[in-house]
Amino acid sequence: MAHTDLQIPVNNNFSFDECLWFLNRNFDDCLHRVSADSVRKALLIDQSPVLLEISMNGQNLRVQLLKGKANEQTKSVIRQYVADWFDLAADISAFYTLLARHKSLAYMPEAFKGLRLIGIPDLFEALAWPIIGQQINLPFAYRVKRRFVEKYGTSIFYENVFYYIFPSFETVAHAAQEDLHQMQFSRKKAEYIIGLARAFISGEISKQKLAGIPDFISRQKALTSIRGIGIWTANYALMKSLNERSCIPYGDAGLLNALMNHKIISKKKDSEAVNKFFKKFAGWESYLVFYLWRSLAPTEKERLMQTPATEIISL
DNA sequence: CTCCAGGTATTTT
DNA sequence: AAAATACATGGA
Repeated sequence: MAHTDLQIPVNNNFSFDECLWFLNRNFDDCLHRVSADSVRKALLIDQSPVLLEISMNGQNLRVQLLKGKANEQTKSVIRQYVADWFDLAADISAFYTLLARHKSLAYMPEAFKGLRLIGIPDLFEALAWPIIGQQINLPFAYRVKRRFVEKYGTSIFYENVFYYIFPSFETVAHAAQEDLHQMQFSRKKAEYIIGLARAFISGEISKQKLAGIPDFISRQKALTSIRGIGIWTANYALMKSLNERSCIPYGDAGLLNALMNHKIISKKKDSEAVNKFFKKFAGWESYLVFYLWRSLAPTEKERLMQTPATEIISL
């Protein structure tokens, strides 16, 4: 029997290759698997696991269901998921116009053309992941995340590979702080993650509830009232999970480095200059942050230089 | 050895 | 109100 096969149209300024490039960057992310022209991802739909393979088919995104069943409702959930993940609903042409006006960012519309803000539709993941990554370097953060996901997440086995799904808050709510600490979470982070999971259990927070709060400041406050979530994580989650447009993760180390690289600020503590800069991009702050993060990734040439010789030979 | 990583809560000035 | 500190670990 043939796989379920969905076609999803995309609008202007969408490049699947740029999105794939971002997903693949230089990190070992355990939650998707990128190949030359497609990405595979497992997710739960209504408690049942499915495995998607996404690729480009002419002008459409093509989504194949490699594993799992799809009725009409499942298909609609998958369409929504993919649209959220790749921010397909956005029209970013106005953002490109603003970039083009800026002396040191004018190269971006061409260099990163069609890159969309890659989301994290699961709100629990969008909050738990930045807690894991707080104040540690990213390669280490991804290692910790992998241990966490492999222990508490579910997986789909397909063609000899396990595809993992981020743990549910139901599972994490019952995790032991000591077990997380053994996985090299700090004791505080272990406590925050479990507390966060329990806040989801109790209904104190949910994606629907958060999305229903009418103003931005109140949404931020709803998040920062949870222990372990500061203004940085709140903005990160609103940007990545609710696809909000005006989120600035204040104090973000990578963001400040990117602003220094582009000579937009000359000292990291100059929050005045940071705010002034973002004012010119009102309504596009999230995209601007995302593109600045993108600018931090090593170029293709640098990546090759970093690749150990043995790996090149084995290719 | 020191400093800093896509920070936050807590304690101390 | 602002500044210092602990936290886990690893790479520069």
